[in-house]
Amino acid sequence: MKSIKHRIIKEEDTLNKIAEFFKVFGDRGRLSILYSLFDEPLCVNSISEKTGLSPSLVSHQLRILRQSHLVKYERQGKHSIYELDDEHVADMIETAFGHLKHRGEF
Amino acid sequence: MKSIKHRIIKEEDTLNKIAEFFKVFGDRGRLSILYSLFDEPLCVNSISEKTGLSPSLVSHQLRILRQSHLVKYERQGKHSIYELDDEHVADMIETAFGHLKHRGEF
DNA sequence: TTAACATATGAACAGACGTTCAGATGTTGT
DNA sequence: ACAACATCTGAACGTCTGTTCATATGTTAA
Repeated sequence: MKSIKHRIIKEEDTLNKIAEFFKVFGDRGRLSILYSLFDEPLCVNSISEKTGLSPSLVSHQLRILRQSHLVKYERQGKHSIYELDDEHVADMIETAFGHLKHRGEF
Repeated sequence: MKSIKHRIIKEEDTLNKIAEFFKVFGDRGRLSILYSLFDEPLCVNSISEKTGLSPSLVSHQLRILRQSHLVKYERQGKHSIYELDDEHVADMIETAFGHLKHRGEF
């Protein structure tokens, strides 16, 4: 904790980067897209059906998630197969969920 | 992980609550206010000086942080002394920092 | 090549959000 | 009571952001 704080102070814009990181998770649509990828990679249409979001919107948000390194994808014929970039993504969501649950939010 | 997903699905608006939770952290100003409280409780003016944000803005953001149960406060004379609500708050920020650091962001 | 499907992209709009300003409320000391 | 300080609040403004629509790009099959 103390060491982390030290490093945060070092970089001028570290807080900015952390805030940007949180911001990506701070949208219901993006969060449900990430959540839809928890147990299996999916194409854009499948994500759209699973989340109820329009294909266009899903594509837009996936671009943001890509640029934030939260998802990665692979072209397979007509489809783009997306999956969570690494285990940290689910970690973040589970951590937040754990804290909300711990405070009796659910 | 699987059990958590199960519980998320149970509540219709669970993803909304998690998104709202993330959203609060997703602002540079609020994040620096929280960060300023990492090692000691502070009054509004001290937070303002430490973060470089105007007292008015600090007060506005503190209200949001209060409503999100991220900070608690206590009146002491003319001053309102704020502190982090519990250790989960620092946990969240440190978790995010750890993930960004792990991916070589800093 | 075409047609049909899947995905991506840009423009445009509406609503949300951060910030500032002015003023209100609360507290202490005189 | 008053003045001075600390904090809070509401309105107003500009900017950012999520969403939709139309269209473009890419891929497969005929």
